[in-house]
Formats: sequence, structure tokens, C-alpha cells
Amino acid sequence: MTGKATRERIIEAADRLFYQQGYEQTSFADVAAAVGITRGNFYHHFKAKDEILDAVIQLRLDATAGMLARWEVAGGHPEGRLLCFVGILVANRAKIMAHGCPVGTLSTELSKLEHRSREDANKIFLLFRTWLRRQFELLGRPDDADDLAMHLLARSQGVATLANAFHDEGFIQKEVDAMRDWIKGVRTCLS
Amino acid sequence: MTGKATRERIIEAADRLFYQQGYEQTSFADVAAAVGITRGNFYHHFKAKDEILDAVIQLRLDATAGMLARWEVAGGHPEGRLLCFVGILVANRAKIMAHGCPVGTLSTELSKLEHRSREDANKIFLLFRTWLRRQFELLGRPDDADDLAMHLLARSQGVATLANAFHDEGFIQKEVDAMRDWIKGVRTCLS
DNA sequence: GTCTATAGCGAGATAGAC
DNA sequence: GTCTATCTCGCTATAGAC
Repeated sequence: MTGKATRERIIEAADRLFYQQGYEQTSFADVAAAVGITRGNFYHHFKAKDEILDAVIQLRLDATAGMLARWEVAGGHPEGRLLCFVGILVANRAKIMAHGCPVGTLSTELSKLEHRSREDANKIFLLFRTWLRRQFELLGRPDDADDLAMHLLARSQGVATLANAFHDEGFIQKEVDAMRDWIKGVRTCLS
Repeated sequence: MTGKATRERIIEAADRLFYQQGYEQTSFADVAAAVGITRGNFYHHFKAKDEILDAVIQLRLDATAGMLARWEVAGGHPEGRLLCFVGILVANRAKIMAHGCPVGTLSTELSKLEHRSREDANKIFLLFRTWLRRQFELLGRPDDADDLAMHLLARSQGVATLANAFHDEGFIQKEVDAMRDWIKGVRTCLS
């Protein structure tokens, strides 16, 4: 096992545990146990806990950028791409009901901690916002594309928060259906 | 200063700090310093940290029930009451941008901690849900009143999460305006 | 009812052997 | 690159004086 592989395994385990338990609640011992190394070995790969968080955020930024690039192709046209976006709520419904949205919950937690990586975590939100805005621009809504992007992002966040609180799968489906109808309506009716 | 007053001051300080910093991140020392007592004196009023959380949740349940009862009168009719509900996003916009929604962020945090009081915290959500559902029923939508209540609750949560992430006051106002339009549309168009 | 003092634990972090 | 051993700190919680 090379050092690089161990580092990546640490980041992946931390990524999962930060999502499931939260950043502050996840200890070095938790991550070490998940990876199968001792706590002491940790500091050969990371100087401090903050650095693991930064690596996890970078991993999520890369993963998000890759996913958006794939939707760019798979969605075909702007409306299809927007449907890809709302589709993640259904595809990830089990995880969302158990742990909420990984983007929103990390952003909220780091905000309360006043953590220095707070703004970096928000960049994940910004990736979605910019990508969604672009799709609405292509859909013929250049003037309020950003408002529409924020609206759709907000509705997705709200669905994740309440689905987590009430553990209601039917609620997710109903809201996703409503968002799909709304997306179809954006194209047909001008601002 | 009687014991009862000190206990109430502890609960009020904890309520504020749990909102601003999160439950897990708030230590006894933080609350004690805010109240102006020593840590040791704490255990005369509460046996454990969990008990303060329970007291804070009860305080918020009572405060929410009281607020909903006041809206029942101040709003006049169901539509006016729903407008009272979305109005809190504007009225509390500064706090929401700084710390998110007190209901949603506590619910999310306790979910990640798998805390035993998780369900009690969700009762605050349930108060809003039940109250909103009743207003939609009175508005002539008995069949989908709960769906409409969850929809409005979700949109509010999403607005709070994104307003906190992006610190965008204009976004809150735009979304609240959109929710007001949506509320007006609910009455005029049947399901 | 409030205080000081301290126990006990787990956290992040470091040193150094192998 | 991985380990064991250890340090220091802050936290929850307890004991007991006043």
C-alpha cells in the first residue's frame, strides 16, 4: 500500500464520516478506525484536522464539477440537464433522509463553527449555482437566470432538510415532481 | 436572585448559544460565562447537558406555540396568517443570514449526532406543519393541505440555508415575494 | 444556592522507535 | 510509512466547603 493510496483512503473515509456524523463530531480515532490505521500514523499524511477538511472539500469540489460536466452531456439540452439536477434528490433519497444534503449540512455546520474553511465549502454551492444559472440562460432567461438558479437550489435544500427531519420518502417524490413541472414552465412562459 | 430565575437565565442563554454556535460546540463554560455563574453551580439546576437541551427545546416549543396563536389572531384570515408565517424570514433576516433557521439547524445537528432528543426537536417542525396545514384546509384545500404545508415549510428552510451560505439579503426578499404570490394563487386555483 | 477543587475522559497533537 | 507511547488541553461531571 503506497502512501498516496493511504492518503486517499483517509480522505474518502473522512468524506463519508463528515457527511454521516458531521465534521466536529468525527474524531481522528473514527477516521483511523475506518481506514485501518492508528492515530499516530495520521500526522504523517496530515498536519492537522483542518487539513483533512480542506482535502475533503477539494474532493467534493472535484466530484461536483465532474458530475455537472457529465450532466452537460447526459441531459442533452438545458431542460434535460435541469432534470438531471433535481433527479439527484430521488437517486440519493435514502442518504438524504438519513443525513440530509452533504453540501447544505457542511455549509451550515462550518457557519456555526465560524470555521476558516467555511467559504471554501460554500464554493460547492457556488458550482451548482453557476451551472444552474447557465442552464437558465440557455433556456432563454438571461435576465433572471441567477434568481431561478437560487430558487431551484433553495427548493432542493428545503426538501433535503425536511426529508431528513420527517424521514418522508413520498414527500421527496412529490416535491421533485413539482420542481419538474416548474422547470417545464420556465421555458414556456417568459419572465 | 431566586433559583428559578437562575434556571431560566441558563435556559435562555443556552437557547441563544445553541442557535449561534450549535449544541455540541457550546460548552458549559460558555453558558456559565454568559449567565455569570461558575460551572460547578450548573449541576444544581441541571443534572446533565442533555437536560439543558430538553429545556431549550421545551422553551422553543412554547415560544412557537405562542407565536402561532398570535398569528391566528393577527393574520385575521387564513391567507393573512400564511403571510405572517413567510414574514418571519424577512423579520429575522439578519439572524438567519448569520446562523440559519433555529428550527432547521438544530434538527439537522441532532440528526447527525443521533441524539435521543432528535424527535423532540422535530416537534417544533411539526407545530409549524400542523398549523400551516390547518390554514390551507381553511383556504379550501382539504385534500392536499398537508402537501401545501410541507411545500411552504421546505421553501422557507431552503431560503434560510442559502441565505446563510451566501449572506444574501436580496435573495430572501425575492423568495418571500415569490412565496406571497404563491400563497395568493393557492386560494384562487383549485388543486 | 453558589462557590472551589478535582476527578475522569477523550480529543488533537508530538516524539521517536522500527 | 506505520507503529507505540505520551503530552496537553478542554470538556462533562462530581464532591464538598461556605
